[in-house]
Amino acid sequence: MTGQQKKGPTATGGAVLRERVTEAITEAAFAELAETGYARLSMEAVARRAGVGKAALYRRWPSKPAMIMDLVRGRVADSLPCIPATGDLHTDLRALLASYRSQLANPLLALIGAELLAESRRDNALAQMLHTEVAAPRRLAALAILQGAIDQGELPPTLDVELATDLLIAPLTFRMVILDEHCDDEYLETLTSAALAALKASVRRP
Amino acid sequence: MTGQQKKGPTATGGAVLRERVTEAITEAAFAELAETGYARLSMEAVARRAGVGKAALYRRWPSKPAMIMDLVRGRVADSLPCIPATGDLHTDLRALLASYRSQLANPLLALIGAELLAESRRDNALAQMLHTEVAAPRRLAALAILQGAIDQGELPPTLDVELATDLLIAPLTFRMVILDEHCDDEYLETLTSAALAALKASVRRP
Amino acid sequence: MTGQQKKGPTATGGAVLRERVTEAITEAAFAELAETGYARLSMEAVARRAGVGKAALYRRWPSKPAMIMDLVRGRVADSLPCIPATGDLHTDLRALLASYRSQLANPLLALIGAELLAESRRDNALAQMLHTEVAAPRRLAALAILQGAIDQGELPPTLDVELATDLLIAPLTFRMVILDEHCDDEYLETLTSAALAALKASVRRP
Amino acid sequence: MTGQQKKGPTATGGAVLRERVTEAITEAAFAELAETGYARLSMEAVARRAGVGKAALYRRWPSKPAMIMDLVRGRVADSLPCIPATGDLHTDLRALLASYRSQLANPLLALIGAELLAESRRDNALAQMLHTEVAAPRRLAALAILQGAIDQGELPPTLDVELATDLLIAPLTFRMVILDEHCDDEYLETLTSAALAALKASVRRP
DNA sequence: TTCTAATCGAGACGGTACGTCCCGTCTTGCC
DNA sequence: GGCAAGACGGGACGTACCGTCTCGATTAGAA
Repeated sequence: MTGQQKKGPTATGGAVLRERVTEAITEAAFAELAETGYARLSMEAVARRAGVGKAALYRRWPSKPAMIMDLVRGRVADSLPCIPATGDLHTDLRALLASYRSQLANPLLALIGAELLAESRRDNALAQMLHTEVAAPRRLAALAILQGAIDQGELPPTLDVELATDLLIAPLTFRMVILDEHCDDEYLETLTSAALAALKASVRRP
Repeated sequence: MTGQQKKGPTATGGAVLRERVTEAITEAAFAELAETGYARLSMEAVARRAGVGKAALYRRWPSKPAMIMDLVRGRVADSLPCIPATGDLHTDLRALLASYRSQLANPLLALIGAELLAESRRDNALAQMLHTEVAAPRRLAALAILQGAIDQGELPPTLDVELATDLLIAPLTFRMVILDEHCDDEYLETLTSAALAALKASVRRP
Repeated sequence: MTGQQKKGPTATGGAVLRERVTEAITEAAFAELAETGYARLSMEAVARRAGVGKAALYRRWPSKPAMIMDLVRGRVADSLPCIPATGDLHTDLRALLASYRSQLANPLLALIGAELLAESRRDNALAQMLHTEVAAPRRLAALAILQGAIDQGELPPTLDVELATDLLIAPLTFRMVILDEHCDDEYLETLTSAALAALKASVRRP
Repeated sequence: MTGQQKKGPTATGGAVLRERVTEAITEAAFAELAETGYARLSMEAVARRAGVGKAALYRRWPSKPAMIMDLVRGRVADSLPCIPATGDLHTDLRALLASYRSQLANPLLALIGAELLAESRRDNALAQMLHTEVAAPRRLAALAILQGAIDQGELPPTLDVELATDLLIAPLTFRMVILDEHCDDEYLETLTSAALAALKASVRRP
């Protein structure tokens, strides 16, 4: 919960958004998200499920998108960014891909993620949030590993790290998010090797 | 338009869905899709915009998903599958990626595509349609080129064509669909080279 | 059937409203009237029941009220006006009331009658029709008997025949139409006596 | 307003139907009744005219008949029952008839009344309501006067008060409701005299 | 402890859209 | 041309939620 709540004690008299209510709403909202999805989710249903008045929701967030955005931000922040570092490039990249896989395999987050992604094309605030809270930290992990390998001479300094990151991350993401198919360990192993071969053959900035 | 319309003359006189009305609805539906998106699209608004009664919509399709699915199927089928074949592997792959890029760059289809993709996780019929009508034919083009190269000895016969296809298509798709960023010609060129390097380094079936 | 049909053979080619169709519509319309009433009757349902296209109805009548009015006019005209004349005043009046009773006891006509009466307050054409086709001929029978009695000296020539007619007809009509109660023979007998007493006590024009 | 509203404060806070809204609906409903009649009245139009959501209507009444029934019941209950009692039989009966006349002369109630009467033949609940709320109280006034006259010896104890009531009320009602004609004071005076003559000539139970 | 003001549940409020039914008109192809 | 069939634009049905608002009742910090 990182949203816009007024929690601190106010000047006169006692009236603060109650923690228990916020928790009940959060739980109910994720349950509804899982069952009916973002597009069809109704504030009415969340309130009903939480045993709470609708006003309790609108007292905390100005709208449905704002609420969901805030809740998802909180939950995604929890899920680790995961930066392995054994020093061996192949091993580290494989571990990174495995970490991505485990996150993408969470059915609830995959479900909600796809809907938020679609929504983000019409909602710049949402797009911004998704970028800074979700995409950027994850991409950073890959960049860190690649940069480390360059520093140690394992990869050429002319490497286009952006494209290299795409080559690593994209096939896995594509397969799981767009094709909605599972990726087994062999796929991960082969993918790591292939990507590494491409990088070593030198993916250069033009 | 491939849906369930009863167009041909029936046995004993009778009535037939009128072409002009169907066209008006189609046009209005895409305009609404562009403006408000799939999730928020309302049948009422489509009918209003088309200058048509709601019943005219429900006479043609049983529901909103069915209508959109049918309309999108029709439009996507029009947009070419695009199979270049100069014989030169690098050139062909680049041309293929350029063709993909031009389709993904259509803002309306990108917009709708993302929403349909999200929706398809909760609607198997939609998922099936997207696979057979959209994904499969496009993937086929890539597979054809790769298989041709294998047959001519340019690529090893042990190549895992599925993974190879991912390596080719995924980075472009990932960048345009998920990151919503443009890919210039240089990106395409570098990507083609990198992917080709990876393939030649032999992506093998396990 | 006395309405506006074009029945006679027309000048060019053969196109005449077909008798069988008109009959089927008439039958279906009365069946619908009996089941659902005038207000809820739907042209669609009449056409369906008659096994006929809706256009066949609108080719014959311009609207639902016009159709029903025309059909009811035809049927009411059939039901006799009934003018008894034994010469004995008490007997004749009783017979007249019995005749009224039998008509009002027809459940279909009572049902439709009440609805048409209500409708007639908003539809002058209907009101006019009901007056000239239904009310006037029936009232005439009562007036004829009373006038005969005056001519023979049984009733004073100063009798207000309009009010006298009300005194006779109204209680029976009131009881059957408004209270929706049955009137047995004893009621009829007592009513005849009472009305006669009132008349003889001389109901005078002011 | 005697309907099913939940007005009193409920146990645990909550919401209550607001008086102002109910009033706006009532006013709009009678205006619509006057203009378009019961059969053609649409809930949508009432809501529109009242500046109110449709739900506000359905929150108060389950259906159109229930709403109209409730509103009419309320309004009719307001209109006085009117029991004159000077002690003089002729004067009292004339006053009673004048009171009836003034009520039947209300064009709105006459209009609605006819429609409800017609409808009541197909709706037992409505028929019951009309009987107990409208007919019975009015009939009671007449019965009271007649019984008083019997008790004081002005009318014979064998008088059939039911038939006697018909003789009094029916002609006036018949003329105003069925013939839709006005009754002037002279008609009332002559009617009172004639009915009284009939009663004194002794309308007996068989 | 008492005061007091914001939060609580509940749900009514004016709206919009749903998918269905019927209106009265129009269109098609057969007879 | 009449006919059966039924599509057409339109409008009302009764329901579900939207986001706002109005109630008493509850609750917890400040006095």
